[in-house]
Amino acid sequence: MLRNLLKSKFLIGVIVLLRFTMKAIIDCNNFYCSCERLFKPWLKNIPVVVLSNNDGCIISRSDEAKKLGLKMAAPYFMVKPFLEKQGVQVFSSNYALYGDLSKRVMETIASILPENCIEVYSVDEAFLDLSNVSPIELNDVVKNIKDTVELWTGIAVSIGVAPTKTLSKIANHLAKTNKEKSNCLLVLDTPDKIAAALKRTPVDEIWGIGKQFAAKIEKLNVKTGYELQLMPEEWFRKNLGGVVGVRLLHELQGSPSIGIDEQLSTKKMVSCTRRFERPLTDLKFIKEAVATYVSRAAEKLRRQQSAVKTLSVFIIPKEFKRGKVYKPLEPVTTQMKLPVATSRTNELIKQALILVEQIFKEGATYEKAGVIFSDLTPDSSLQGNFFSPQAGFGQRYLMSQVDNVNFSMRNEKVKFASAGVAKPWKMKQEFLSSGYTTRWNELRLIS
DNA sequence: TCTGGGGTCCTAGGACCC
DNA sequence: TCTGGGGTCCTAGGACCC
Repeated sequence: MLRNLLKSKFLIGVIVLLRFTMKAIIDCNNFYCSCERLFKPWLKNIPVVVLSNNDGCIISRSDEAKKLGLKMAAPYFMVKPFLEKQGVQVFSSNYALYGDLSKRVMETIASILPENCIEVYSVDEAFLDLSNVSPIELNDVVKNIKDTVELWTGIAVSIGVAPTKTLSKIANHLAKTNKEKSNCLLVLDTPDKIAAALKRTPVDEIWGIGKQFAAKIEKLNVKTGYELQLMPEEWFRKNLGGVVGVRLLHELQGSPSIGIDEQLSTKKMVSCTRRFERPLTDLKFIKEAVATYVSRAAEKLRRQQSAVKTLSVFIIPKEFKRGKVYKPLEPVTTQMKLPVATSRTNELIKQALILVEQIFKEGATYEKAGVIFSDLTPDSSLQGNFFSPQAGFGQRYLMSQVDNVNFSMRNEKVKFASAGVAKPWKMKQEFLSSGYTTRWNELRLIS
């Protein structure tokens, strides 16, 4: 009798503990494909895929496309005949459209929850802090979030709920693997449910375990998340990246070690890198490409009101004889510290072109280039340098006007001469859909 | 012919200082 | 003959994520 009482008290204790720490992950199902479908209702039940930049490989698949056996990251040119035979609809990625729809989804979620309870984790995912929701209401609250997002935006979502971020990712994954039963929603709110979920989860599907870590774990003959969280802490510390591994263990055991970060933080680095449409040997064209990438990255930089101190440029030579397994060649990189942090496109282009000349080899063929801005500082606190006075108000005003024009018109209506006109290096986008929600002249027409 | 792009965090080890 | 050691900063590189 007493034992039963203690046991129930213990259970109440566990429930109370969970009540205060519940977290959720909500993500959009097959996000890019869903966005394409939203404005083309006739695509319902037809397999759809979205391709990466340059129409390189598959980065989003509808359920029907998954059923056909199409794999994530499959190179487009290799599966093209199959796609045609199966009647799969193919789209180039349209980031302006996806970005806009993502914003709508996130704003909808934020409007339902108390302030500072949402962490936008990626374009199609957000973590939610549900610590203010009572256990009894938990299911209804989560269901309401899901229904509202789907009704207001037309994008289907899945939600996983658990005491930690890592466990909520596991819940979300399980919810999706059995959609009919779960209705894309799974709540792990008791130790038993958590244990059962961990037993169904192979280690390589756990958030935070990639290829390298999975290989180490496999050697121990540990197969599921449940077995993994029984391993000693020291093993995690030694083999899975020190404190990173220890955090992972605690998360699996239900003790929150990764917090919800509500701040929309400013980026610590900004980059723009692209594969060319076709390989280049001409320094002139590579410089044009790099100048364009610098312009893009500088726009991102100014949008978050940062300035850059360290500028890196890389180019990747083309490999002529490839083995069976595709592996890109190592980039040739160089970098410089700027005397004064800046966000001025013309100044950054000038320096970047000097770097390109340093690493470019006459006679070599290149297939990709990129620029990376790191060591960012807030633009408002720019420190002057006695020898190079910082950009005055006029310069910065000019920059913001260039950004505004480009942001609203896309495709760089105003650009710097060094970015070139012919552009033999530009991206391939054969199947680009319209800008439905972001450009007036491409709005959907209802007749 | 054709295999994405943009991020984060952490660690190890060297340089430097006192 | 015997030549320290701890702290801090920086960087490159490795791992992970979507």
